[in-house]
Amino acid sequence: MGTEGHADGTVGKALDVLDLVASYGRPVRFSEVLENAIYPKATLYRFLQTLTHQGMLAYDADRQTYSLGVRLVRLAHAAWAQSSLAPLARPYLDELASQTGETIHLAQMDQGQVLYVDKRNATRPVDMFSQAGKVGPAYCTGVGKAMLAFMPAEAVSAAVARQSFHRFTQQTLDSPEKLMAELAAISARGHAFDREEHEPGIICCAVPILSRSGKVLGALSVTSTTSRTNLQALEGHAATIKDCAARIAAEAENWRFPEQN
Amino acid sequence: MGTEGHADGTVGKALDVLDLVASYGRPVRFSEVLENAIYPKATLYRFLQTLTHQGMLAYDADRQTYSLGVRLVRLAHAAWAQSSLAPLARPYLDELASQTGETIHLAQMDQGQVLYVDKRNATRPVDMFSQAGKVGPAYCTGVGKAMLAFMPAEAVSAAVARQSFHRFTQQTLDSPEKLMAELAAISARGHAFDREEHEPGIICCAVPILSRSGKVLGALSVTSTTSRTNLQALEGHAATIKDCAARIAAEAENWRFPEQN
DNA sequence: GACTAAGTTTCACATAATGGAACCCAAGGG
DNA sequence: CCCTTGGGTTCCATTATGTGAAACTTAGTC
Repeated sequence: MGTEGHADGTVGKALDVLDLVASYGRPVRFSEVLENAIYPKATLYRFLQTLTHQGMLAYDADRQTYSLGVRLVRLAHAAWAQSSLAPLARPYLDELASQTGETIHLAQMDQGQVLYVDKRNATRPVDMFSQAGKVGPAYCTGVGKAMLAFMPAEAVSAAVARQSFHRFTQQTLDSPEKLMAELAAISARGHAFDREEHEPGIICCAVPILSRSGKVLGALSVTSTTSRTNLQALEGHAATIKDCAARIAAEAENWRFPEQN
Repeated sequence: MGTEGHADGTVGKALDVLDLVASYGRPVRFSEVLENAIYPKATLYRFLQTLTHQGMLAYDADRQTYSLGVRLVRLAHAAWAQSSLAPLARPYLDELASQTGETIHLAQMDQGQVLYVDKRNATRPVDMFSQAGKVGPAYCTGVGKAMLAFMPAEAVSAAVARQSFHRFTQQTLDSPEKLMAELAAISARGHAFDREEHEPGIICCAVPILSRSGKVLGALSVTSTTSRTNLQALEGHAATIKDCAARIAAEAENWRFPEQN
């Protein structure tokens, strides 16, 4: 988690440290960071200094703790705003949410992991920042499998290699073989299910968002619970979701023209 | 905006480049970045490569454009979640929003600028990511002035030095002197107003969120329009807002104990 | 007042960043 | 078809930067 395998260059190392601090989820002392860091004291110290000076970290002099800095929030606003899908998919998600009355997730693939970039919640009005930015496993979520199923072979194997195949529930696909078989089925069917593979009682139906050229832009899912509904009913939404995905893809298509060239 | 004054070390420069890319608000070509960068071609190229390799930027091979990477969104989620105020202030903002029926902003100070970290909108249910992370001027917003008024002298002068004093409206305080006088008044009164200083028709009443030791943690404001209400009416909410700010501060107080020591 | 742990600074050394220049290559244009 | 143009990429000698063991400075403790 915190420490990546090999960090190229000085900035790579610095970003490693940033991730490490982030991984605590709370302000941390220098010595705490030091314990989990792969860098010697002086080096780590300098990195923390630099990052703090740059506003990527914030240092609380009273408590002598480092936490993530506001510059990140600012950057993220920009990142989210220009992250291909999220802002432009907004109205479509709203529509889909009201059509289905269920929870909607919009996700993208990030290094073999699912990154949720937006969400509509049936009950609670909204939870944006708190949910968007979250990451999840690819091999046992609807959106994850939907994206994998439509990615080029070598990207899939790279992603599969990074999966933990932890067995969250009875239904979790716990091996690359099972996953590959499932991906084939999804690819044929056009949509993926989550059959309580990640959390008991939570099911979903997901479809990929594909560009005209077939590139996976992201995925869209309708989530519910076994107590409220079942897979058959969710599959009933499949056409609606696909339609929504198609419209988001279309929107993305002409969005990609900042200027003529 | 993009290029900061002086960037210490290699990571500083890299982050500069990151900001620069972010500042475009859309995917950019190498040559475009080069135009506005202060680094020579080869150097810039290497930075973009590194940042891309690190997931801070994303490179679209088809269009040959760089945009902000998903790693940022992930980091920002963590940043927001642990950024002192926003998550813990959440329920209080909800409450304040329903009490006042007006738009609520929660902001923090970042390098002399106001950074909005959360928002409740009276009419539209919510706009999180799209609003949080936004930055605004400190000298002509309620939250900005509320924070400045309670910051230590040298921090204030540092911040004031960074203000542009652009005259957004007739009412904008367009000089350090006017601002300092206003800050004194705010400090005495305990709350700040925005008298259409930033946008015509937009008024607000803001209070600082102060820690027990008197440190400025952030600010809270109730915003409305001149067509709906007036300053006197907003001032009527002052006590409510102050109470809310006090409770957020109290919550922040015992939040700051990750472990005993 | 000696002991300890956390945090900070130093400095000789090695690595990594630098950027001018050369190179590649696709797109025009004569 | 060759020549040019310009964005994009790579090379490599030079040099600035980062490196980290060790020394040092607090701030607590017994």
